[in-house]
Amino acid sequence: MPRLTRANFCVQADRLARALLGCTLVRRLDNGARLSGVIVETEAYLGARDRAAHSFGSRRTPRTEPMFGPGGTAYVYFTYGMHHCMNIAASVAGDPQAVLIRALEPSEGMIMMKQHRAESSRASDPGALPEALLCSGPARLCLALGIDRRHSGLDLARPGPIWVEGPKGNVVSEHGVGRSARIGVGYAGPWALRELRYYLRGSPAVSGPRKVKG
DNA sequence: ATGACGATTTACT
DNA sequence: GTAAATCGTCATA
Repeated sequence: MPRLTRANFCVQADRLARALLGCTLVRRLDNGARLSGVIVETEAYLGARDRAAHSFGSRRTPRTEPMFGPGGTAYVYFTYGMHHCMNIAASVAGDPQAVLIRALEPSEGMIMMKQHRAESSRASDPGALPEALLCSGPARLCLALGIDRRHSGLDLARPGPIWVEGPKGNVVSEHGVGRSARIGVGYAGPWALRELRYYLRGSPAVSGPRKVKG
């Protein structure tokens, strides 16, 4: 399966968010294990003008620096004192747009994913975790795949421990694409209402309020 | 040096 | 449905 290239990533965030649906996010661990899942839910953050974006007003700090990199740059941040979330920068260098990866449908390495989820969780019975829930949420998928701040700034268009592979066949027509407002950005005023969340209808791995009609 | 706040998840009433 | 967990980051001083 071909990997996405710089040209694939250097497009407007809303377009990239939709294009990523059906693609596979792949993580190669240091021990050689390959973990992966099909991207089924994303959110676009449109950069300096987007009040919900960390880069709103071109706020450029050590943390947000990767958002200003070229399309394909990983932006991983730590939040709520315990969670990591992963984005892929969109557009060109200097334009801080990005796409938040919100959920995956696991396809390889589920055993390892369960281990990762169990390690950092005092949950009752981690072994009983349904596969569909392993990567059902931005922080869950980072934990499952072993992704954290060390990966922020990584170039996914270059060989490395994380990359994206193109969609197999016409996934979109099989499931159909749903849209809704982004989750957890109520502070963003009018920008909170924009339908910049994209997901594959019918996927059991989609996170959060699925109340939105579909 | 300090304080307010999360692009969340989980557990519990 | 509500609340707690938990700390890096950033603006303010």
